[in-house]
Amino acid sequence: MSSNHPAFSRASSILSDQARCVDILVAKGRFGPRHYRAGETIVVQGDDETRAFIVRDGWGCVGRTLRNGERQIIEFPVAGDVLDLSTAVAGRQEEFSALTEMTVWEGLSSRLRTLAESETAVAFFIAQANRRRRQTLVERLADVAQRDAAVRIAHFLLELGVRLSLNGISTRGGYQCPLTQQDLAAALGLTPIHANRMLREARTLGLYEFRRGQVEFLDYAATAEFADFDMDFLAAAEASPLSIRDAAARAAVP
Amino acid sequence: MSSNHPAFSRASSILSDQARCVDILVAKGRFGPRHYRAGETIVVQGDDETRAFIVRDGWGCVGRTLRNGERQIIEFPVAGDVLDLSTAVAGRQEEFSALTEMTVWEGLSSRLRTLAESETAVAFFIAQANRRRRQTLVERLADVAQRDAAVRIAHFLLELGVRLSLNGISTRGGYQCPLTQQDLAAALGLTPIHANRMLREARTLGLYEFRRGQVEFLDYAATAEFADFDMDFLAAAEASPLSIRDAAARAAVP
DNA sequence: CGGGCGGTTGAGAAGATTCAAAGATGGTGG
DNA sequence: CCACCATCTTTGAATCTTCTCAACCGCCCG
Repeated sequence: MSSNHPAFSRASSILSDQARCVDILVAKGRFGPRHYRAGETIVVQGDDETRAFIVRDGWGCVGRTLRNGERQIIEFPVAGDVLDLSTAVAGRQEEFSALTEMTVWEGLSSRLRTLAESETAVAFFIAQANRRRRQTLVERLADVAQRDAAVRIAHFLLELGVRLSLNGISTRGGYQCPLTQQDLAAALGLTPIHANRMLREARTLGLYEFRRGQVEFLDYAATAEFADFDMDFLAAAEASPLSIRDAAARAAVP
Repeated sequence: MSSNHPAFSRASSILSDQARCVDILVAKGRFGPRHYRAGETIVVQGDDETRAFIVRDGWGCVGRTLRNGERQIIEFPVAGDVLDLSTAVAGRQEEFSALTEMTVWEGLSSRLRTLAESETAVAFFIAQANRRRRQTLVERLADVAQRDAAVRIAHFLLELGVRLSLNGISTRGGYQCPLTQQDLAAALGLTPIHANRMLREARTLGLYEFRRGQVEFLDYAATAEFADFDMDFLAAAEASPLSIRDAAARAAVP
């Protein structure tokens, strides 16, 4: 498996789109940068929410606590992700917090939507972000519903790697990852204990290592094989001209 | 528990919104009605897709088959739901088929998006539909990740009831439901065998009965209790003026 | 009437959870 | 600088849930 698969060579096409979009939001939509400290709650579950956010850097966490007290993590927004919680019914049902130090561009979601109608760059960027967001959510559902714990975790970490690589902050060697084993477990519907055991198994098998703060792929190809990972994850979310190149690259590799 | 909870008395606010939206799409967007037979595939996984659909009646099924051959059902579109698979990365990753006889309004998703920019009724209807869609997906994730099989199935059937009640085709007594036990299992990440056992348990407990073609709640309140079901599911997706009434009704009931 | 599909049941095996406890690690205040 | 605390991680053993495999039933449709 070559190490320059499109998923790892296309870095930061997102970042330039984001820059263009943010310029417009700042200039015409009164968006502004804002910093949150690690652990800080940004949107409280149950509140009506009118803000929208674009992540500049850091890791967020969108979760939901069920009536029985269990907590389900829904997504981990990272750089390039757009969150419009008012659009997502989320204000009332979901909670948004900062996992690490985090800076976002923040503004009224009504303005975001208005600008999306007049500025194609904004509409395009948001649409792309929503596509990625939905695909990630669907992938999570498939993870939890169909794959056993060991595969599930490996798959999830590979997905994260691809998402981060879109921003150029991940390689096949690994990436910085602030998640704890408990976050991992809460996102994947496992007990922390079991997650821990599966991580040990992965280490033993020489697939990857997960430490607080760092994911390191010891053998990326073997991990992808083990997790039955589709290297085209999120590929279709990219601009279509690339999908031709993708197809060519894909045909050439095996 | 009163039988006229807002979720069951607000029927067909969706249908009138839909009618308004469809009028515009037909008049200005070249959308037209189209009929599909039960079992017919509408969008094939892997295809690029440029159409968008609004369900008039019947049940659809959006699924995805993983590389290992497992099949995950993602959602069951019913009347009032909007599917723009091109927006959802879905064309390439997801498959859309008709579960029952089904009629939809169909057209180019590019036109849908264009009209959404100029016609607020269209934008509003699509936004509402997407909200419901995301909440349903999040709920499914929580189902599969956090709730055990028996609760998961009960919760799912209650959700479905609320979604259908928005169209006035469900009551607290039950509703028509064309799903097989296998569909249920594929949507909820269970084996059909286990789903079957849990359905028997529900019957034994006097909660509800699930037969091919029909869901019947023997004791709606007890089922909701058993499933730890939040009666406000999808409530926030409705026009906000109602949420005041909702809160009042909620406060009055217990 | 025979085949296919959906539903039903049992028994054994695998996967994941619970409870209980102890070893790291990092930050804080004395 | 060290003791201490909180949080994260690791391990073991018993238990429970869910899956797998292997049947069998019943019904509808050709």
